[in-house]
Amino acid sequence: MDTPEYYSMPGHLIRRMHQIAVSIFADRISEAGFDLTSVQFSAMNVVDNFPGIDQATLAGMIAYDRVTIGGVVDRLSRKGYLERRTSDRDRRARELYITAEGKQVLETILPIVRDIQDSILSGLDAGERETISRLLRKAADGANTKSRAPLKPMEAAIPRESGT
Amino acid sequence: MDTPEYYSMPGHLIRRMHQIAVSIFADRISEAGFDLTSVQFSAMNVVDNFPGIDQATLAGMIAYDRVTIGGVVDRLSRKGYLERRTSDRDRRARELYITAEGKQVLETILPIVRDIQDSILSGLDAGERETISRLLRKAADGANTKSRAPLKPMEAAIPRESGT
DNA sequence: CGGATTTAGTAAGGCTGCATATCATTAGCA
DNA sequence: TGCTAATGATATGCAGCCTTACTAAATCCG
Repeated sequence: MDTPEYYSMPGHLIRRMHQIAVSIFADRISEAGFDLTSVQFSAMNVVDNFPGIDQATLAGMIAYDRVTIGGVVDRLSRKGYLERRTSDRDRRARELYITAEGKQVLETILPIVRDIQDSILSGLDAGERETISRLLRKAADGANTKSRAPLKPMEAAIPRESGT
Repeated sequence: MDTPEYYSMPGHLIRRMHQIAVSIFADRISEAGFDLTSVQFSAMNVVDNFPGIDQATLAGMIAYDRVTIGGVVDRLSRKGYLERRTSDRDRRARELYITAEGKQVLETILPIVRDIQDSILSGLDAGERETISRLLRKAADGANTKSRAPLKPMEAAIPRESGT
């Protein structure tokens, strides 16, 4: 049909999907009685898996800006979900730990977050979901260095302890 | 391999792709000597195709929030790319028009924007790009009403004049 | 006609995301 | 050792994106 060109541009479609994903996340989490953004969830999730991680490494692992992560950690600390301690080995760094309350919130929320992933792709059938996930992964990996905050997955630095 | 679960979550992948897309757009446009965000480009593009459109309709056509569009239009006006006139038929509404300078910028930038779309998916081959575009479109349409600012494409309200 | 509702736009405020600059500390190297 | 470079974190400021609240104007409808 006569739909304008930009409705088919990947840039536009990706922006739309991001908008949709964030919105669905916010709705579901607030319905469940929690006050947590998707960004805050990701940060907590990583800290839970890598206790004692510093902010810069955390930022690299979920591809956030170093400045952004500061604000996120700040808000999570104020909510009592994360604890921030100055490192002994490197007095510039802040070691991050999840609190008991944070851990409990995270565990309650995790199954909801998993369920949200399907909702985001609710317009697609199972096979299509599989395909788009694979292609998104491939595209994101391929263009990783082109974003301002490239993903720097941790190779084997700190052993994971809790959760999975 | 042993990559953590969230690296495969659609929500995370979509956020990454959005980050990448915005970054590539900013780089290319600034290399070309312009100062325009992807959001500002979209708004200008629509106003060019629907001269006299009001802000609320514009917002619906590109799925922006009503508040957000106000700021975007503000900045575009200050740059001299858009003109904002109070409507005679509805004195609450602001009619938007692209200026001669804005039109020229838009036309210079359009081919670059088209080229950017391929860069965003540079990790994929031609067939995969086709597939992911189709699935993104389908997913975005399917979940449209789930975002805060659903897309409301114009059906046949204002006849398009300039541009494509 | 006239009051109630809806709508266009803006104001204020919070979170994400980035650039840039600065401070303190650590690491690198002659 | 001692100077320089690199790094972790923060401050500031701007853009996007959303919520809530408000004003002004149009529309609905009894």
